[in-house]
Amino acid sequence: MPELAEVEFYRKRWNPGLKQKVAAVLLHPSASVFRGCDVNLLEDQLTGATLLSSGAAAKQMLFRFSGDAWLGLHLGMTGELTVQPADFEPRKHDHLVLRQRDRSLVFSDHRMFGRVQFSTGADAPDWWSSIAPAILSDAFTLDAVATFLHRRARSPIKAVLLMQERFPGIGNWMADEILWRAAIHPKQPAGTLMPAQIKTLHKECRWVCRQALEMIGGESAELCDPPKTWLFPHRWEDGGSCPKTGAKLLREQIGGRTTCWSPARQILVA
DNA sequence: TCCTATGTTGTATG
DNA sequence: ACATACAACATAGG
Repeated sequence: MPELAEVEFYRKRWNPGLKQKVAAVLLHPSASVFRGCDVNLLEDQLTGATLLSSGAAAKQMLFRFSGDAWLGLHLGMTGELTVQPADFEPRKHDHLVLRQRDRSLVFSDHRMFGRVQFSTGADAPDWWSSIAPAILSDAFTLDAVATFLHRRARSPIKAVLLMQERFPGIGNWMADEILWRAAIHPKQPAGTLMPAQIKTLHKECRWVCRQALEMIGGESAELCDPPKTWLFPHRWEDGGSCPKTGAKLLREQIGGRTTCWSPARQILVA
């Protein structure tokens, strides 16, 4: 599930554990979410450490602990974070549990495309610092987008929007939502977009990110879905209709992912 | 049985 | 070296 705003939502879920000490660490050491991670070091360093702060960028989360310890989490396709009672017993898919006095902070992922990273040091790890500037930051300029589309000229625009190196946090549903709002066909080669279309695309990237973060990454305790006026709730319905035109939506694999678009407003330009 | 799934990455090919 | 396409990863559910 998790794209930009959902990642922010799950990050905040662990907020009740801020400023609290980790009494014990429970984990499934051979689970593939720990690939490339030193689980012994993680266990040693986090036991007795205090959760100080957290952040989200793109689809990554970073949790900072006392003792210069950094825990990175990626939710993959099916990951989630929850807060459970202090005596919670981890089940099959609860791969990492940070047990505190009054609660357990739990990372679960049944499909295990997610990932746990751990490191120590005075500064945040390199993989975190090198995440592309957020779409809602000033560094996400029209120029940067135009240059990127030019370099990926022959790829369908849908595939380009999924590239985290320029569109951090955008995933399959957000990409479709952005293209639908911008009235651009997902198969349109990135290099064939007119300057006015690139400008619209840039604008809709920011609009969808801002709205999604307000709606989903906000203060609500529940993960809520975008409203019926968005493409989102219609994209998986069989025989679903475009909320702007009423025309039947189409679905097809584009850029390796199932893509939904409204043929009445997203026209492929030759 | 076969297909799907809101993600990333390694590898092959051009 | 760079851009592009796609299988692979692991699991559950329809």
